[in-house]
Amino acid sequence: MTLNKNTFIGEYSYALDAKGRINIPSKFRSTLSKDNERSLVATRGMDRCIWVYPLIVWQSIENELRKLSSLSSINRSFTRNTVRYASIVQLDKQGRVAINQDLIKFANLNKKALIIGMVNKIEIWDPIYLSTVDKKAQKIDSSEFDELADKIIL
Amino acid sequence: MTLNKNTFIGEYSYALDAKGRINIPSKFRSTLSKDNERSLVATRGMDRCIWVYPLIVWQSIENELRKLSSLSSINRSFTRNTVRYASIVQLDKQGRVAINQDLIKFANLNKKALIIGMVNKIEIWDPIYLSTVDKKAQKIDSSEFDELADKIIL
DNA sequence: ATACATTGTGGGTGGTTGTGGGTTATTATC
DNA sequence: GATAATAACCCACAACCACCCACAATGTAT
Repeated sequence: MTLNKNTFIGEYSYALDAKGRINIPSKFRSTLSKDNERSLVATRGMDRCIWVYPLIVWQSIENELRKLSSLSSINRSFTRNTVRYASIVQLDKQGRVAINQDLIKFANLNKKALIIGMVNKIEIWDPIYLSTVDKKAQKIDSSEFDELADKIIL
Repeated sequence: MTLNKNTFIGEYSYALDAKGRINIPSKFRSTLSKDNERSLVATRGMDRCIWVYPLIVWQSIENELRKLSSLSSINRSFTRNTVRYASIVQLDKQGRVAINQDLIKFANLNKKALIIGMVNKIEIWDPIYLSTVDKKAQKIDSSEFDELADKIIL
């Protein structure tokens, strides 16, 4: 398999165990570049899901945030909101990561979770919740997709 | 865990004990570079919270302040306000720091406090007060957030 | 088909971490 | 200088988490 480094595509269904651990698909693990040192950053997504970044991708976000001056109150609350729920998670020997309780609640996770590759990051969803989001999205999106067609050539 | 040195992310809830001591999250401690010599600088934040800097980061702020000419009255009052409430705090053997009475009052701290990583510094908040600030911020900031989110690709 | 490697899932254990309190040193007050 | 108040230091312990091992299921090669 040859894919760009730190790039994720596809969907996988995994179990969330009693300790809040979830497996990272082995295909995702093998695209992670070595300088991530088996580390990922998990945080709240814009939707009710968890976003997981490779460490070095996250660090580039951090570096952007560093440039924002704390004299501006908008900068302060933006930084706080982006960083607040983020935490580093380490892949264990079996390739799993432990998701903390706050994120599990936020994404409404139960026994089963969907892991979705989003190119530069990974999303973790509750399968039932995602299917309701999908239905809503189907109605709304088709017209707005037309706008995007100008920007992205498929 | 590998993170840039002196970099803090995530949110933690800790107890403020009878002696005014509060724990610094172990993940924060481990990112502190050695040249801080177990010292931090605590001061009033721009919001009603406490800002805590690693010593060497604070020293670089001091150096910036040195460059401001005291001929300008704005410079004088800015310098005065940033420095005036600052004090060095030492980590004890268990990794706690003692917060002085003025700062505890300023941030309205009671039994419980939230510690939030803000990339280059640490914030200490009263949980109840922060939640009210959050609600206000949600209403006001959303449009400006979108602008920032355009520049910083999450 | 069989042997072997990889992957996903569960659980036990020991060191780390958060928190309270007690004791000694240091500073402040009269 | 005596006493009180404050701060620094040390110890103790319960809860938690990182690490390790085990094993079944699946995929791959011979």
